[in-house]
Amino acid sequence: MAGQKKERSGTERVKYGPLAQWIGFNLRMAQESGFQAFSHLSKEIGETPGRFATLTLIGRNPGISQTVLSRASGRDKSSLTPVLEDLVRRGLVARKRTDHDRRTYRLSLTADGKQALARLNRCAKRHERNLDRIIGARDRAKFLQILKKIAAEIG
Amino acid sequence: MAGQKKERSGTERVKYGPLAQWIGFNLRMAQESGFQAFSHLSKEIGETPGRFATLTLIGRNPGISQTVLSRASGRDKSSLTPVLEDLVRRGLVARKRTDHDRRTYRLSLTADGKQALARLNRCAKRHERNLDRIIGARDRAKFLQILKKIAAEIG
DNA sequence: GCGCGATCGTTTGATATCCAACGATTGTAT
DNA sequence: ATACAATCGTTGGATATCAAACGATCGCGC
Repeated sequence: MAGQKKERSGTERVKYGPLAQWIGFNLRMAQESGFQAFSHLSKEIGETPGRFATLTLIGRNPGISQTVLSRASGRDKSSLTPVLEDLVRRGLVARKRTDHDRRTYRLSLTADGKQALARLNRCAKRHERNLDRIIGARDRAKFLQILKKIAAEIG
Repeated sequence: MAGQKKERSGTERVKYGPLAQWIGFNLRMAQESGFQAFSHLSKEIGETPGRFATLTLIGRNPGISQTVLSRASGRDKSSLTPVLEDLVRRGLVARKRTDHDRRTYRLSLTADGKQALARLNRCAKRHERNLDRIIGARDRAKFLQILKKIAAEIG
């Protein structure tokens, strides 16, 4: 059994082929890793990354409608229905119907919502510091600019 | 009704606040956009981006097991169960049990699988050209390196 | 006024993903 | 030899997402 090496955890030599050079694949891997890392950090608070973006956007844009919110956060409006249902039920978000247009809701944060957001922001700061350490201060701005460019122009 | 402007599609002025500067959020937006764009391109072939990575990795590593494959593609092994079931059913992937270890499967591409992969590769090349155009040739290598660094080091 | 197309949020159905637990199998320590 | 821990792929339960279709409501043209 000369070179018959046993596969030990993490020792697998997997060939990625063209995948290694593809932006799309590496974008997914990086995003997923970051998502998991933040989930871990914010787990103690009991909130997920998606809800965090939702709360931030509502906090910054009181009175925003669900449709506008969905576009801003890059998700389909139907994805927000259960999320907002839950946030309203738990008293973090207030949802008021407007009288001049009874189709739309006006979303805003409650006091509890603002407090939860503040806690999440502290988590996010830690997370971003980790990312900054990995990316390096010198390349951060450029990297961010490219990410935005991709999101804006690929459609 | 002086400044009462009507909200027209795409005219919404949403304030992103700190979100605009956060790597995590912009990573998600970019990844999702890219994912959608590639889905669109590869829709005619009837394959999704996730399956594409799966096929590539199997093609490059014939005999790979599901667990190793799942780690290489950054997904939980249980996510692969239905995917492989489908790929095997459609005759793109062959799954053989080994005799020296009857727990694991050895995965490989069939002729049809190789052909489907070739078609997908042509799609992916188009997609990557679009991304290259957005990123710019000068920054591409650096950008890719940072993505890999994030995936590798954030855990 | 009135009707028709557009928009809002929801519902429904499909995928993709995670995690924890499981049965079968293997390796190892004693 | 035998028992115990580790590993493989699957199952079950939960969440997140999209896309298409729907009822309610609005706005505009006439």
